[in-house]
Amino acid sequence: MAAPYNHRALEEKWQKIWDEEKAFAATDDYSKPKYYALVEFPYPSGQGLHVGHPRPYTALDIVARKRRMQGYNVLYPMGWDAFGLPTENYAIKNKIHPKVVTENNVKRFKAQLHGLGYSFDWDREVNTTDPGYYRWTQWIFLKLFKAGLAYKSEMPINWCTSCKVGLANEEVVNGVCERCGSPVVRRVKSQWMLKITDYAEKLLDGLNDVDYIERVKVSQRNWIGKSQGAEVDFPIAGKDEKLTVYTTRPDTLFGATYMVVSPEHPALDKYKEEIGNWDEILAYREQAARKSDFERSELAKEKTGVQVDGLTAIDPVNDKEIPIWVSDYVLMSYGTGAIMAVPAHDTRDWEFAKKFNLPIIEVVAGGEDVQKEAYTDVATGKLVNSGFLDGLEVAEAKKKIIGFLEEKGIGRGKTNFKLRDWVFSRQRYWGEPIPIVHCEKCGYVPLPEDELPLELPEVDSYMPTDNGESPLAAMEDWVNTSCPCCGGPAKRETDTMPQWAGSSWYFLRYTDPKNDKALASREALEYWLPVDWYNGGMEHTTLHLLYSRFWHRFLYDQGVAPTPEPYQKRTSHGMILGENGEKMSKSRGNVVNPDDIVMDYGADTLRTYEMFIGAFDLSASWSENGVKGCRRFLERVWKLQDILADGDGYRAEFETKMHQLIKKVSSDYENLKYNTAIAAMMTILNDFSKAGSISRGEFRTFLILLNPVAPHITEELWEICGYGGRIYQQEWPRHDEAKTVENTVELAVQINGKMRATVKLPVDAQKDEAIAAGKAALGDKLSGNVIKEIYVPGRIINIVAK
RNA sequence: GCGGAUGUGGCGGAACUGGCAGACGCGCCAGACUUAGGAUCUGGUGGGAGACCGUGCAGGUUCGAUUCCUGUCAUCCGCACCA
Repeated sequence: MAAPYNHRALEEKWQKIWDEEKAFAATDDYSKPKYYALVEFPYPSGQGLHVGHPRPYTALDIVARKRRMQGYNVLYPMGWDAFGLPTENYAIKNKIHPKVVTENNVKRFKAQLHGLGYSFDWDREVNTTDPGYYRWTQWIFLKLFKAGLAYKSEMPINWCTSCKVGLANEEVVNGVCERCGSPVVRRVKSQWMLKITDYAEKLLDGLNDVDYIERVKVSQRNWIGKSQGAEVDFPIAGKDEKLTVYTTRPDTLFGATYMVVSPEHPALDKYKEEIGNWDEILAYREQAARKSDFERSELAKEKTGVQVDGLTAIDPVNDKEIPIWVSDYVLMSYGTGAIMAVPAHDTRDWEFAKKFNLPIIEVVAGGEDVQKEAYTDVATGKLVNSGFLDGLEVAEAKKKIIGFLEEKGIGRGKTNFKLRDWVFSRQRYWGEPIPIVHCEKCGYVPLPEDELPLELPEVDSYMPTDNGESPLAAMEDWVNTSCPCCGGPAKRETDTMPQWAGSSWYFLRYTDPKNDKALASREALEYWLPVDWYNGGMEHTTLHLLYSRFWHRFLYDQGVAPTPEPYQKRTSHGMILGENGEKMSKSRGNVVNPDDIVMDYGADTLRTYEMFIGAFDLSASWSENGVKGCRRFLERVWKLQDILADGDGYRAEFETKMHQLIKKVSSDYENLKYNTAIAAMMTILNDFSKAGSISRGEFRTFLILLNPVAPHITEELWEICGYGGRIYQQEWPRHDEAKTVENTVELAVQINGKMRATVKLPVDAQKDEAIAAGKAALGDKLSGNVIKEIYVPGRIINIVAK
């Protein structure tokens, strides 16, 4: 009888051995085929590991382990995305240096991850807060600056009232701070910005060449938000000035019955002397500015606006004079901040026109009464009331009108993007210092590269200030410096970089993490890039994933990165919810601590359970009973050693099943179908139990297949059974396709599509034989005239009778 | 509103290019072994007494539909006045 399955002793034992043997180190042997598997490195929070973390880590650990056994040189690294607000806030509250807080948290995270038996190459661990690391983050920033892609701009930013920090658009969710949930207001501040908009087209096109799950691509495309249309110049009546609008429907130009400019539009200020109701407009502008973006869209149902007295515009295609309105449904930040309103064919314009009683003129026929509803379909409909466009389809009309506008010089085809530039400044201490010096004479001057890293100074207080300055601003010794350009007095930039900086290139550093001459050697980058498989959360689709693609593409253009795209394949995992189906949170009291599971059931059980819990890409509810079920499975695997039979091969009755199993498990591991792979192993385990024995050859294969999911127990059983060497060094089993099919199959026999009997037949049975056998099996269940006989070999026999 | 996804037993979930719906696990029921079992093992388990009925709902295509098509409802997740 086997000794009891003592998961604690055994898991500790193997983790130690793997460490000593450096079992999972990626080698620098560039002649071998490589495989780069990547999971998002965690933010080492004070809470420690969450049961959500192991899901993606285990999934790619399975892939990494399998690939190693298939002969690949595998890079599966881990590190720490350790700059960030929670650490800084904790440091402030507890008066501990954020560096110390980070060290402690990293220590804890690492111990927890280690205890789960992941095959990370710990020699390549990176930490974004390490000066040896952020030196290169700063270096990339300087490259961006020199390429004109980093600039400082006075602009309204999203200001979190609680964190006292500027946020990127992506970090504002429903008008509140993504992190702390406090209201976000607009504040004008001078900010470092990155010109991600210059890369909009490239980031969009690049999606065509990568293997990302569809919803990630769709989200990125929507976020980039490319639209094609035209700019049209509307002269202001009696002035030598034009209002330029952007429209995706230049074909409806004849239907414009008024114009709308956003409240902040500069033309208003320019002509304020002539605007009869300037006071009213000013009041409206103030009211709009007070509203947060959130309120603005919340109140979207009810349109508001003010007509501009004393200014009108001329529709350039028909010389009609139309009124100009101000409304906050037109945004200064998109297009030109002014639109032509075609209420007949745009829902928002229609609502506005109805409210303020403005005329609605149909120019595309095909819908219902445009007085009752806007007709916005672009696929069907012919132009009417539109002069030379009459009778054309929408698509043709667009082409023709753009040609006309360009010919007359009153408009032009134009592409727009929703994507905004990236607000790159944070008024915080715990981030990478921006390596720029401001000199009265020379302006913003980059630090020379050989002065990097520009290290964070020791400060007494990390408290943010109410005036919006970083805590670094109070460090006079540090702030006051000399200009690298003219040598005169200058001041350092005191804002730091956002957390997204360090994570925008970390996958490059893993390839050569100790290099102090470059962010990584050219050889290492060329060998390892692109990342073959990157898994991470959906929540990072428009943040980290887009930002890192941008940096990578930029580095590619600079000749630093070897490939235009960083990640060949991107998948996303679903969330792990609490037992009650709600998101795990302290306040809901449904948090499960992975340490407890590892302690009580073992790392292998936790790994198996998280993979078995359900479809990888969907969210799943935790179930303690499910955990027990997986533990029971491993217990039964453990007991197989008691019924081990001689024989290095597969016995006749198991031969087909073994080949099917190898095939299924191998492909399921590649296709995110871990749950069915485990189910298949459970099934064959039941078969072995029932048979009362398992041959040494069968067990050998079974253990290797299970190893990526449950590495400790399989390694132990491998040793107990004396197969020799370590299981992690074995070659991945191969299946023989010919042996995956039985030579006889049980076929369902149907009458009129309904299952009535089954029959055993050779797989290659001919139709006559099959039909005859099927009829025999049906016996007297078959009555009436047979109209049709269907036989799909290996699948079904169907007799159609009346 | 736009975009994406998901609806299958008591529960989590399977089902290849249309071919025996409910694999596997949980739970439950019965039995065995036990002083005992919340341990382990064995058997059963969609509904219905039955012919039959069953994959959100209503149609359609097909010899045959969880799978394809049309419409519709519900839930979840993004984005949200982007002209």
